[in-house]
Amino acid sequence: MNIEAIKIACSTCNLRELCMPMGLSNDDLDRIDELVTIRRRIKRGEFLYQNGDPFSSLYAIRTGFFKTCVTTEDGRDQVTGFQMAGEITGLDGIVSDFHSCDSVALEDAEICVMPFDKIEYLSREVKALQHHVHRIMSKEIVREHGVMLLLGSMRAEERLAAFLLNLVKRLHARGFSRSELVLRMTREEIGSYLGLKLETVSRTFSKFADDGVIAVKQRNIQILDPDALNLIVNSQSCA
Amino acid sequence: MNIEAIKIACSTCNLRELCMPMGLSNDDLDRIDELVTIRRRIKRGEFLYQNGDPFSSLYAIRTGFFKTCVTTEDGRDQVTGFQMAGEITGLDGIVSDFHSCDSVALEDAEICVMPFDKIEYLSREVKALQHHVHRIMSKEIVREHGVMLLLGSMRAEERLAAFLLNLVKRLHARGFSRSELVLRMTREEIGSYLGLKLETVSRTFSKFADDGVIAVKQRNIQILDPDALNLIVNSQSCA
DNA sequence: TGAAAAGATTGATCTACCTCAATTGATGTG
DNA sequence: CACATCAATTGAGGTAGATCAATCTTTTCA
Repeated sequence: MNIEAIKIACSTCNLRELCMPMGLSNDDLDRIDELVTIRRRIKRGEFLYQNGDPFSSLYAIRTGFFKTCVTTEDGRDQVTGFQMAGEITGLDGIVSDFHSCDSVALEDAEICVMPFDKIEYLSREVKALQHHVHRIMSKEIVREHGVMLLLGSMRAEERLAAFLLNLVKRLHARGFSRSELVLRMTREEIGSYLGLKLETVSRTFSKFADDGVIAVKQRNIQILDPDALNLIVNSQSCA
Repeated sequence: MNIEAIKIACSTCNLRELCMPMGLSNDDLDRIDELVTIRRRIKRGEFLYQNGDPFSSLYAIRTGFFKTCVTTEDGRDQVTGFQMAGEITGLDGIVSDFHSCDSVALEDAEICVMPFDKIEYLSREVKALQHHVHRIMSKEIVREHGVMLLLGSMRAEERLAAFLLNLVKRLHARGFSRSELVLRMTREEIGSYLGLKLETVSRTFSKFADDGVIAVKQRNIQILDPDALNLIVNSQSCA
């Protein structure tokens, strides 16, 4: 096993806990190392995959930050999610063997390519991996349920508060601060994700700042009063 | 093999093409018949499963019509989908071993219970089933992308038009009319799904009827001008 | 069968968010 | 380093859809 091979092994990756199943035997760990054959670097603004691209692999994000978006024939588009280190993207391609959305790097990134036929092959051999794949897909379905709830029945302030809390929670799970974050996306991208116009996003940030709930300095956000944010999310309009 | 067993076999089920993988060998077909052990009848208004219920099985709908919905702590809820014969529900429960939404029968229904551990076991043996399970989950993810697009960037008329076209398409795939349908859900449930209030749904139905695009008689809808509906969906506000 | 409940329609009014527009601040580039 | 581009903020005014309310229709069940 040469140095390059070690570098690319999931078994020694510090993100293992985030994107791979836990509690594997050494034997199974070795097998799963077959999964990631190559790493790819994606520059900011570049596509990881695009709507219409043939599907072949799932991608584990090692570093960087992505958005996925769907586009209609008439040119509207909708950000469907933001992905960060340790998260898996590409699941949309399985059903039809073609991707149905775009994945764009919002900052320079590095991803692990996991050929899907290998995933299926290994899943038949390693129960823990099989279940892990199922859980990842189910998790994405549940996440999207949450977004539907947000888009379907929350007001602007609730949406943005929920968004910030979700981001900071995921960042914190990766060892970042519980109170500070740097947005990797524009106000327009946040707006697209939340079903709001960029001006509304900006105004709502300003409102939160005026209320002393957060501090905003461009894309640097400081959460001053997390309880207030939580309250905004869970209190309908009768706040 | 007794009569009861035959009755419950997927291999002889007329919905096979909808919920099971295609092109299986007889051998694999026999194995898949192990999957559905029991059928359950659900009366209108009853839960198939509820938020918080332990997850054990996926459910294939044989007859009837369901809605799934998520609820927030503060009591708001959001319909996340409508399911009809041949569709699979319960995927939300895989990630945490507990269901995170409710599934409610909108009319008397019969469902096939597929214990998930059996699904995983057989998936390791039957490649076609494994891939089928992956495709079903991916399909749900892609569907939800579409709903996000709808909720995030469409106006009321576009949402309702897209909803009707989607329903009638799925019904047509099941042998029903391409132009007539009976809604199984209330205006309020449609509204919840589409992020609109029931009054807006009702008004939009009336508007479509005034325009001669559809005929509405309570829950009976006749699509008079499908092209017009398509045009409404794919033409932003500049209609 | 008939009363009550649930669902649907329609109207009038209100408001949260959108749209349009101008300004400022950041970022990248020849 | 200056200029062009992109991103963000803020204001003024407009509108799609929400809200409140009354009426009508259908379904349910005692």
